Amino acid sequence: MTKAAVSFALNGQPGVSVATRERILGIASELGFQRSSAARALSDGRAGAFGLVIDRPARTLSVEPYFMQLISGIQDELSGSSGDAGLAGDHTALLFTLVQDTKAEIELYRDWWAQRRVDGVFLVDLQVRDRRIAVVRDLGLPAIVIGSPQGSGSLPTVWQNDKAAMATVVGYLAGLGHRRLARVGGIARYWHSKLRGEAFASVTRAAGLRTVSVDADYSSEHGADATRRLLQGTVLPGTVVPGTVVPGTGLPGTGLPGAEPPTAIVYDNDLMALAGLAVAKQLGVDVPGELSIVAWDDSALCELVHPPLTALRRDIGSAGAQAARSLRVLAVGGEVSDFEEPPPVLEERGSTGFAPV
Amino acid sequence: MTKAAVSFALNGQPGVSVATRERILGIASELGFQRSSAARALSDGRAGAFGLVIDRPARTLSVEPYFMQLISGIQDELSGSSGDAGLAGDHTALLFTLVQDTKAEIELYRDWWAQRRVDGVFLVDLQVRDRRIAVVRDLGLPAIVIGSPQGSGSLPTVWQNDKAAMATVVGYLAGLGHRRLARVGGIARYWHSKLRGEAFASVTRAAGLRTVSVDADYSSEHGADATRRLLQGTVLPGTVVPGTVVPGTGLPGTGLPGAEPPTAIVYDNDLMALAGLAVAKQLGVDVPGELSIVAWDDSALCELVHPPLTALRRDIGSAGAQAARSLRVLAVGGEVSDFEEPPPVLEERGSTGFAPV
DNA sequence: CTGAAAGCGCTTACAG
DNA sequence: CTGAAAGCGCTTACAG
Repeated sequence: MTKAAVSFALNGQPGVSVATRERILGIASELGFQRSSAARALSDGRAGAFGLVIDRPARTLSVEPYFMQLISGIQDELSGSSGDAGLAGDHTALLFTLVQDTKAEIELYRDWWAQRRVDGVFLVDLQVRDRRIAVVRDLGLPAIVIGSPQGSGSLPTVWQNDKAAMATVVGYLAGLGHRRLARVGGIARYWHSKLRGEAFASVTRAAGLRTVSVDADYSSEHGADATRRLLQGTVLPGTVVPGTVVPGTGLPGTGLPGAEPPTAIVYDNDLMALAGLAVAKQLGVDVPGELSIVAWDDSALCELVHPPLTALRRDIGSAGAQAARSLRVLAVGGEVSDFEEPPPVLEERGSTGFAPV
Repeated sequence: MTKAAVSFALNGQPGVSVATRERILGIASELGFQRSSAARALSDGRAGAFGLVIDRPARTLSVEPYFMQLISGIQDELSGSSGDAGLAGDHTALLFTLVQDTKAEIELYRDWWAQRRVDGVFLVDLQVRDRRIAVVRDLGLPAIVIGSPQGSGSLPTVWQNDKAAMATVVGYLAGLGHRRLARVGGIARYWHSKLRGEAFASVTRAAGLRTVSVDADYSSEHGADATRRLLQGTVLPGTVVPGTVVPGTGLPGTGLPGAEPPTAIVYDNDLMALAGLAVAKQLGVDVPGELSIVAWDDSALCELVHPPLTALRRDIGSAGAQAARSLRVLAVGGEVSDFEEPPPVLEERGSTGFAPV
């Protein structure tokens, strides 16, 4: 019984008799033996860890439920299916880091890969002309893009069909008689925000609705500010609002006359929707009597206000788990194709109703 | 110029001439050379990583701003001060994991330490009779406790003075004329919640106030439920409320007669305070006219409702950074003493006012 | 200050 | 199926 036999047994590889293997595993678990991850990594060249970097300011990040849900889903997959190994507790770890800007994020990927600290990374908040794509490709660092079907170059993606979801939302509102819709979008340079903006424009145009769309930064301040301007009719098509900008979706909006505020607003996250609701109340605008509100992404936050917010619920955790599965395959040199998650579901609550007459 | 010289130069150790060192560093940075973390770890026995495990359900965790703020603070320290090294990008990594229960958490510590995946861990949400303490001690795994001055055994702690903070809050409310106070606490088995409960009891008793205190689980549901019962006078001392329990603080409460609801409620997190505000509105209880509300822990959430919530602001990020500094020292065998963070500050907003006459 | 060498604890071809 | 050996890429005493 040599080191080699032990190694084979522990890794579930052929080359040891069943009896020997059993004995080894028995002794190992009795002694609580665990292989040194460092020695293992050095010898087989794998780190046993994936990386996740988020580049958002701590202030808005801390009140954004999305990422914890995502991490939770990733974790389920990483620690759940120990799979073939003969030894338990041999899970893939997650290196998690917050950074201040793309430059720091890219530097981190370089470092991690050069030091072989990770076997792959998850890329979130994909941006239009995202510098990370080329860096990751050039490094040969395995990477999965989460949340955007476009702009990922040759990188595999786990994404949700925002266009279909937008059609659902707009169809729902149109069915309630709404003819003037507004959208408070997320950060314009993010692909997911841009795609939703384009979907909003095309879907509403097809339905012959009048719309306006402003971009914000997911903070409650921006959500409140945008709502105030929308309701007071100071947002005109083409107008640049301090703190918000009219997005360059490439598709022409039909625009709302300043005198006619929207009767429904779709927000790109729940925090802004909450802030929007607060502003509506402040201005004496009844929700849902005079204004319907839809939040994109459901969380416990949506249910703690009155009226509770109608929201689009995505299964973020399952997207994270899927991304982890894909990255596992990619990290050992396998092929992975894009994965489309099931479409989001509209959770109807009290913040939406028939359009005012 | 041998491997040894390179190693010395890269580590900023003596044993190389200045000229050689410069040349080596120059070449290294030119080539983008980075040491293999695995080889390094194997040879010097250090992992170059710390671990953080959170054992809370994903649903409430995702809307709890505390942890992202904490991680952000930890991160600032871990990636910020590269310190003595000659080579950049040689930061301590953070392994971050969510688990379902204490058993899984403990198993993770055993695995991490046996595999030498981490050099130390941060312990959060310390519980009364916390099993992790003995495990970590027996393993010899360096660990810093964050958030509780008690129950940590021999482990160093980074903590905030909740008792002083509670005195501030109660004094503030008493100064506004409030005589009947309630507290909606956190999970009773957490030390930080227990200590606040005891502080609430002793401070209010000293001030001759009548009080009642119920425990909840930080979710908006519990926050709403507790508030409803408090306002409707169905919470009596000693009563066990479904979803909430009267805490065993060891200190006798003076209790509120069922007919007299509290005029002020202190909540153990901002989410429950928000839910409490919503319930008050629903019941037609004016805030702050008839009821004052204080949230323990400030975040963007407190400012997106009307009236905005008066809240106790702790510098969570700085506590995280301090914990990381301490763990750094501990991980290399140094001595670390407990660290008391500056006291929290009461952020006065619209949800508090004079007691009703 | 510099060079040659052992060792960290694994994995994996390579002979028996 | 089993055993002896090389090698992963560093760090660190140990001689020169």
